Amino acid sequence: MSVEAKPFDESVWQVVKGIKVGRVMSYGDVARVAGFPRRARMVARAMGRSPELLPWHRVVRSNLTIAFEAGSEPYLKQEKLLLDEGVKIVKGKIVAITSDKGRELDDVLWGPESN
DNA sequence: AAGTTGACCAAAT
DNA sequence: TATTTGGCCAACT
Repeated sequence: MSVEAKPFDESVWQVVKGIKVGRVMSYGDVARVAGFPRRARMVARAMGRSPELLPWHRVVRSNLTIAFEAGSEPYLKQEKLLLDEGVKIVKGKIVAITSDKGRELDDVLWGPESN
């Protein structure tokens, strides 16, 4: 049988794979960039279906907090993965990576070079 | 088969 | 600043 993945899943995987080390994107951002705006809730599921390991820990809530229940195993695991690659977290809140507001998304996807 | 849930979110209140 | 509301929809009860 074929293991044909849905377009949504494929797009989500590609976007997540594109998130650079030390940076994060929200579920909503991933969905929108993947071409499926408003499907933030489906992103987590799509990642779980990925055949290969994704930098899933770089996907967080739009308010820059980790989506798992604070203190839970999964939460601590994700927090560690982020800390280990240089992401700063203050009181459960991820510190903004760049000071230029508005270019967060582009930086995450294409890098801070262009401009 | 019908109702609930969830690694969510932006806008409205 | 905090809580509610409506949208999304596949997986699970």
